[in-house]
Amino acid sequence: MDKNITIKDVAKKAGVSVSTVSRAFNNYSDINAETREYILKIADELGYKPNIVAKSLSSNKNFRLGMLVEDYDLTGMLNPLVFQMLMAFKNTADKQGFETVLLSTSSDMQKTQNLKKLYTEKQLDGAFIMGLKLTDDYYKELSEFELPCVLYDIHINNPNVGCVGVDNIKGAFLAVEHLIKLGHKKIAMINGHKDAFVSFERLDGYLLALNRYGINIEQELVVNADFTDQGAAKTAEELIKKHNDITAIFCASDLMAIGAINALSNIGYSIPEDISIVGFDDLYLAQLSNPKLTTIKQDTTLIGESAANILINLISGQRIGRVVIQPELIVRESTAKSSV
Amino acid sequence: MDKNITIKDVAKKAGVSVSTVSRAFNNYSDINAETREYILKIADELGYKPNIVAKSLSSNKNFRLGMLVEDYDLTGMLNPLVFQMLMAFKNTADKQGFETVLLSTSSDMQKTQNLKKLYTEKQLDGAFIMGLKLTDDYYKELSEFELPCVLYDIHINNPNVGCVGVDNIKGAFLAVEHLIKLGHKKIAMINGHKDAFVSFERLDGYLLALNRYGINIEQELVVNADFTDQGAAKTAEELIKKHNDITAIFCASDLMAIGAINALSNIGYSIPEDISIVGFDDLYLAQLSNPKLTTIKQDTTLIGESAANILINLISGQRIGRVVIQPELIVRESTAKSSV
DNA sequence: CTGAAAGCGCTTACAG
DNA sequence: CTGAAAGCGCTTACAG
Repeated sequence: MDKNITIKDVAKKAGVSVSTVSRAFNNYSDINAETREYILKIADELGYKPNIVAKSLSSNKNFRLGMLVEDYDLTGMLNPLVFQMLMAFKNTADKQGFETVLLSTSSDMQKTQNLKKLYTEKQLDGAFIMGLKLTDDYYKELSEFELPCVLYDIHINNPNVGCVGVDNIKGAFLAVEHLIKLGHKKIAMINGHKDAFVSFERLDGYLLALNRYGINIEQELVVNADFTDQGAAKTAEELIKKHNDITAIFCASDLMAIGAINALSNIGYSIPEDISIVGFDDLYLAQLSNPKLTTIKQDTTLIGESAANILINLISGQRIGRVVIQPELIVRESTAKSSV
Repeated sequence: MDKNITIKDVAKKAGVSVSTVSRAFNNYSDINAETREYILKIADELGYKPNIVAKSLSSNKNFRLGMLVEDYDLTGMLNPLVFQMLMAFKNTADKQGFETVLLSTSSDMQKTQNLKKLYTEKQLDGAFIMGLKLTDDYYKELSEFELPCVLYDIHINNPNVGCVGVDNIKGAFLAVEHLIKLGHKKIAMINGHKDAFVSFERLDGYLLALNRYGINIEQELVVNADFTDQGAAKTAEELIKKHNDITAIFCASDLMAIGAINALSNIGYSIPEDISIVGFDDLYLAQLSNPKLTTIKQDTTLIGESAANILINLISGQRIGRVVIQPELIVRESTAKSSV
């Protein structure tokens, strides 16, 4: 540890007071430009770095952001998405002088139960919340929440909370439109579960596309499979057996799409010759499946960055509301022209 | 924020001095047991939580651990592994009163260049380092490093640094032994790259198994594929074309195994009928491939927990050295009896 | 535009 | 076993 260089050392060497050094470092306006330059130069020579701990204690700001992650089913394949968002969030928060701490629903939320407590206990200025479900206890808390926070993939009627996420309706629309343009008319959808906001939106996109292109909507062609590969496998098989004229399936996640592909292959269907399949997310997994998966891409880096920016703005009092990231259709090998 | 409850409030209400409250909370021995109980009770009633920021400032300890993650290729499928370790690490550190901060090589290390600086800048008591390569600049620094740290999957000749990781030699041995017991004699290996410590170890395991069972070692059957699916795809194809009597391939990662399976399927080989394939890691991906992948499991939760424990021990002055996690063979569908 | 001083919420020798 | 006081490295009114 060598003995740390503090603001005092800088002040002494620069021949100014501690207050002035502080002002120089915090970019205050009421300081002589030359003095500022000089102080910064001295500080640099000394290798001085402000102590963020002291800073938060004295300023009563924390410069600290939480990233709250749902970790009940860590084995799930959502991981890569979340992880990428996390890193992007962290890196952009960093640049703006904010620390980030990783928080998990299983450990941190369970202890504190409510968000407000979590903020004070972890000394958070704000939080990025991923994987919130409509059934979570603290979902209600959010509608009247007054502390800065940003939600991923869910929006809520409260101007204090920001939201980021891909445009799920549009994403689903693109997926289904792609199938329609390939000539498919009997298109099923394997959706997630009702506790996820995105399920509703992706369903809307599906319905919208069918509607737009004048295709009849059949309720029985839409089924839920809980966002799991195994659920989707079972569901896909049942679906095809009941409706043997289905030529395409839109799945609300890549994971489910893979499950469907595997299940259908195993009972003798060729993908995409017999049945076209589209996923959602564009996990790396999509490129590993055989055939490679046509899917809708979420730009996780952009999502993470936006989340950090919204949050920091919120903290400094500027509201931004909802940021919608554009999805992108990635055509690979799991979709083909309808043969009927 | 309501006005926070501080140590002062507790002291006043309990009718003792601030010092005494501090002692009660830090489990010091020189305090009357009853006083301690009483103080804790009062504190609880008040809902008092020690302010960790103030604590670190005054005690000159940080109670803060870094988790340094390699994020140059975030798209890679290693993510799930790392993420799981992260969460496990964080949760166990939490329980022992340590904060964790996420650090990345691309952003944090690049700025500071060396580890020591990273520690002082981020006010770390210790760090868990994942994804270190033999070619990294700070690899050298580690051999004489004096601050507490724990490395994942790499060991170094310095009693100050701890190491956790699966027993790679044994893991590889189990994989190859499994193939041998199925009757395979011509077994190739697709390894990672030379900058990874694990590549050497897994190779050793492979050689050891062949040796143990009296199988001839042929240098040309071992090739590197950079831990990528595409590298492995290319490599597998070349391998098979040059040596058409190969009946099994051991891949040093699941990702490469999937690449190999896809490539070989596409040129007409059946897995496992023609060629058996074993991976390493047991990513969730292994259950999604078709056929499902036989592989070696790394217990990521245990690794993360151990890392946290070793690190905290190191910080309090107790060395533990190297912790080796037992790997496990998971037999699924990608391996079968040799047909020759 | 700059400085002196109080204060943020704790810990820790030092006395007693 | 307990208290009074100094100090950790900053920020921020308050004067000037």
